Amino acid sequence: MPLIYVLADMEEAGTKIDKDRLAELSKELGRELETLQTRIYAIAGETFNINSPRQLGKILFENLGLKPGKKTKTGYSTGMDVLEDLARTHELPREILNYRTFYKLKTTYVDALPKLINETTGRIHTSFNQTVTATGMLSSSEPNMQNIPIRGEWGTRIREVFIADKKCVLISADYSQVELRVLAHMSNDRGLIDAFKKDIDIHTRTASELFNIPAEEITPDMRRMAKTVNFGIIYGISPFGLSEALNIPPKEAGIIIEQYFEKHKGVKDYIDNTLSAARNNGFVTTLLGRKRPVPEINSSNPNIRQQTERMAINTPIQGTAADLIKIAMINIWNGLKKQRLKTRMILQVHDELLFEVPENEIEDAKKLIKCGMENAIKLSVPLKVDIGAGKNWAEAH
DNA sequence: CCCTTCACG
DNA sequence: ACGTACGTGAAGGGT
Repeated sequence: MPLIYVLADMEEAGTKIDKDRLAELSKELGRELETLQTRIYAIAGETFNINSPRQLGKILFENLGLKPGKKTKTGYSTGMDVLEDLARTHELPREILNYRTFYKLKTTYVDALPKLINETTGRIHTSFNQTVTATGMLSSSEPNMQNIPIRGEWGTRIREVFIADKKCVLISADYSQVELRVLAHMSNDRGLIDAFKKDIDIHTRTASELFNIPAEEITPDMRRMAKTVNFGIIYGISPFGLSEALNIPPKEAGIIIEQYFEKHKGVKDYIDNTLSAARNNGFVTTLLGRKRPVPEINSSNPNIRQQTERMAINTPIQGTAADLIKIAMINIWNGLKKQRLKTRMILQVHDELLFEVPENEIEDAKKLIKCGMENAIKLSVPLKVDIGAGKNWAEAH
């Protein structure tokens, strides 16, 4: 439980934010949304509540006669993957997706964050919750600082409003491929261990194995597919899940999975052993002994059973990565105290730590952080940390 | 208060 | 024949 002092300090420190810049972004998003709304009503031929999946479903599938891909319990699905498919045959779904992106950014982040600025400190103080998740990860609420946008132009623009205090910089340090490294260790898979020891690009290497061609000939698209496969392994892969993610037939996805396990017998054995242990014990454990009960592992309902099997495969990996960064946080927090540094840990985002660092401490802090993270636990493969500094969160990355 | 959707790792 | 990728939190709609 020594982590609790670290979390308390992080919450108390908070994060500085550029309120004026947020107000500008809000205006700009408001204008974008108005334009999109006008365009959407023109295409639809009528006005409606774009934020209502029900009303939108009526427009798309009844008025315009588009083919409903999937259904939900309550009606037509209008989720991202459905609209992405429809966008190939009609211009409305693309505009809806654009609208939703901007609406999300405006309401969930740009307009919500200023309301949570503490009047005394002028900063945002999230809550880090230690007793919420089933895997041992932290969660963050009011606001959730672990799902701040990062992708695309607007992700960058939003991260730029998280800034360092006067005479300080932000330092961001994140683990590279930590879950796959944990898998390499726990499965003792020769191929994975070899790749990480040699610091080879893991997705390119997987692509090379799956497509049976040299790494130099791997295209970005092949690498993207391999990356999806690697994530899939950690999630407890299934042909259906992979086929959905890659937009290919389940049969092909099944062949790819077989290919993977053919090249990674260690991973295959590890998964089999994890599942049989789960069936015998009724729980799974992380490397450090954290347990998660999986009472439904022997359920007679195949859906529930398979879902539990995916949990049982994922939890030891995700949970070990969570344990690992928690140890790093405690070590770094102790190190900062011992060295009498004013550097403050301010955020944890699962595999990333963010610090506010006085300019004269940058070199010392970098050394301490990188070292603390890379040596949190001794694994059979090295842990790798990427670290950067900047005046805002976007620059620090 | 549940459902759907979508932001992040 | 069925229906899923793992883990979170927040906003808005609709009952």
